[in-house]
Amino acid sequence: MIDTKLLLDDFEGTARRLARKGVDPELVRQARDLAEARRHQVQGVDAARRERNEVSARIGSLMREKRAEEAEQARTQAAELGARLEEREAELRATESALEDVVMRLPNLPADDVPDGVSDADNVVRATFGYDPARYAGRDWQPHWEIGERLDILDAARAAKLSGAMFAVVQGAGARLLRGLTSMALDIHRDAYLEVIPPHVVRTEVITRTGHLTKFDTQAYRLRDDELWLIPTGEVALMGMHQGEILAEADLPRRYMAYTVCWRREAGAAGKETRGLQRLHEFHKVELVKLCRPEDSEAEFQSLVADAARPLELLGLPYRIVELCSGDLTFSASRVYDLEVYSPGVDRWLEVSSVSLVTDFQSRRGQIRFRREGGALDYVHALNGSGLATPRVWAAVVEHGLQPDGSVVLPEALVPYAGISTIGAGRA
RNA sequence: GGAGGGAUGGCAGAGCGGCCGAAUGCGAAGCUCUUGAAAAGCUUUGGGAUGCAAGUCCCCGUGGGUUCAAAUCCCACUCCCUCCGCCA
Repeated sequence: MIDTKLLLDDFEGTARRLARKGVDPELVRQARDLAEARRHQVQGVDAARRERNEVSARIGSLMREKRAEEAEQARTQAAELGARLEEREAELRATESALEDVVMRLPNLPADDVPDGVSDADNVVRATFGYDPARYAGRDWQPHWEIGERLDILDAARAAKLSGAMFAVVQGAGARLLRGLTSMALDIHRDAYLEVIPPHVVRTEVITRTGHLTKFDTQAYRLRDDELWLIPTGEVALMGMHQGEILAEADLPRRYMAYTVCWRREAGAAGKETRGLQRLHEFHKVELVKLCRPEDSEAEFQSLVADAARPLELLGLPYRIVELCSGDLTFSASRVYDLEVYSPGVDRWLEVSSVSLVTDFQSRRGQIRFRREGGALDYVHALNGSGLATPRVWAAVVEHGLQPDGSVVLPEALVPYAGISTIGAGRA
């Protein structure tokens, strides 16, 4: 949620910045008008309430002085004032809920230096590491689902039997590979991030206030008999932990990581680009989250990008850093860098981490604040990114490790974690 | 799942339906005193809305209700504690 003060104080500038994200200025104007109306109505309600309170207070003192008749008169007057007050309150409530409806549809403001653009075609590749096209020429590369089925570490048919499309059964050496990846990622970050094992189901309030559930979002799975939701990412649980809290400035930055299962409905997403482990309803991920002071958030963002890239470095996977253009930014982000791993089997760059700077957008909604040394309260800035998203990294490791003899050699860094160095050579 | 008890300011803990945004204690900050410190004394010490400001309004777990007036009464919900049941 953006600060509604921005709408009143700098309507033009705010509308302009939101327009870079593709927001219709008319919507911004609507929000501004409602915010203004609310401001006036608040004043009216407060004045009406004051009148009523004054008469009420007089009734109190009249009663104490046993001036029953006058008290009775005042009571009639207060009742009238009360009735009028209620009308105004109802009006204000209507305005406030209309305002909230509109403001909730406004995304976070993009950072000023985010490149202009309307779609992913306008995203900018900032850097590419370890990618040598020559390496992929003149050799047969297979998609991970073919390798996986052949080596019996991936079973799409049984996954479909159990749960339907876009679910996976990973087994044997494949399961060890997955487990090893997550262990490795957690180990890499354990000095800088506090490891958390949170609940995987959260209240409606938590998922709503982290911005992952709006009326327009059908991404999350909901439990039928309880007011609970399966988390679509560990970020929901990690961010939710501090909802409504006031942190000490000395406690910032907070850096958390969590290995969780993530569930996403991905409504209507089935298709050719979802084969194998490219996109799943359920997957495993190590998530990194930071809360920090506003003045530190750009630096924390840069280091978060570096942190997210470290597993890819260690695994020796070619990857690139893509900065999302204004129009492709996610709803709550002001800046996003995607990390994409090259997948030789499908000849595509697959997003394996999306590092977002969400500034105060979530913390305003979730009321996560901190007290500065001087005593002033301020909203924390929040950042998040995948520390390692297993399915796609799993896929990249399998595809890159493919040997001419059909076996898969694991990256050296992973061997201690997976407990094996090769899949399919002799034993699966 | 069943039976009870509870939820108030950073913490502890009072609070006859009106004079309670809230006693008191602790903690914290400032000042006085002091060479310095301790002790002592004085002062300050929640959040939000609105306003240039003075001020006004709202918030005592959450949401409703009763009333001229609710921290105080009623209802629902949530969470915490104790006991019983069940259970990895």
